[in-house]
Amino acid sequence: MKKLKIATYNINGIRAHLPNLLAWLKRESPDIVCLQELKAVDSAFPASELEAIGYGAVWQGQASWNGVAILARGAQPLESRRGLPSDPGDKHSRYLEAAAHGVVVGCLYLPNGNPQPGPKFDYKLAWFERLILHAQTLQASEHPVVLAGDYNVVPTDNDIYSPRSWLKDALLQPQSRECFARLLEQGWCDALRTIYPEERLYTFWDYFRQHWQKNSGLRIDHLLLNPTLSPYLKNAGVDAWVRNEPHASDHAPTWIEISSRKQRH
DNA sequence: ATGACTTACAGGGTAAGA
Repeated sequence: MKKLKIATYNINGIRAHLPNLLAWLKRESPDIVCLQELKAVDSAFPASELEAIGYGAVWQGQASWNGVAILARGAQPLESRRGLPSDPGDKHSRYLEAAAHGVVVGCLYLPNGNPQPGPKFDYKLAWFERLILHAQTLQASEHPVVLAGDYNVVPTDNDIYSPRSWLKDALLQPQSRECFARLLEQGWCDALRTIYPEERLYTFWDYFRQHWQKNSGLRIDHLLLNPTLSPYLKNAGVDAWVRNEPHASDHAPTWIEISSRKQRH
């Protein structure tokens, strides 16, 4: 295995937050990046700006909403899948898969699902089922696989500043949590919780009510590692400084560090 | 609290996010 920093970042509009993205890439130099919520059509993707600072990219855009991309430092990701299997009628740009630096990377933007109950929540759960189905194949792969993105699930009450005001939210529903738990039960390693079993770690702070200033956050961006990759997990974290920058996305980049040698956990 | 704050699209006000 090669030493790598792999990150996921919900950019909340890649054109609106391109300066934030470029500043973060220059400072932290992640080797692989999964982006969500591009909110841009394919032709508006800033491929040349990213190439100028050394990043190759594959992307799946969409007008106004959704949109995912995979970046690789000093390399061109080799796309292996666009969209999840088993629903060709789904037009949302929420899943992209590519190989880069010897790792298979699944980049996902799981539906938010609010308001619930309702059709949007039904869509969330249906999408989750398709993900679980596809993830089974990836989990069993002999290749190293990371499944990274905005899962729009707060896995436990230890992943939020206070569950009380979010009890009716789709991100905390038992059905959403049960899907995430079933995914983990396939044998995936939740990288941040493996490195930090108890600590409060957040990856999202909404724009309302001064939640960033009060550190009222949620952990909803996750990196799951298959058994081929997980022994090499060395470190993980959240680049929270990015959330503090002027005109920031409401998410912060969340990352793992892969070692060249197996680690003890 | 059918809220607050921010984005895209458009060129104002709505839909969507989480």
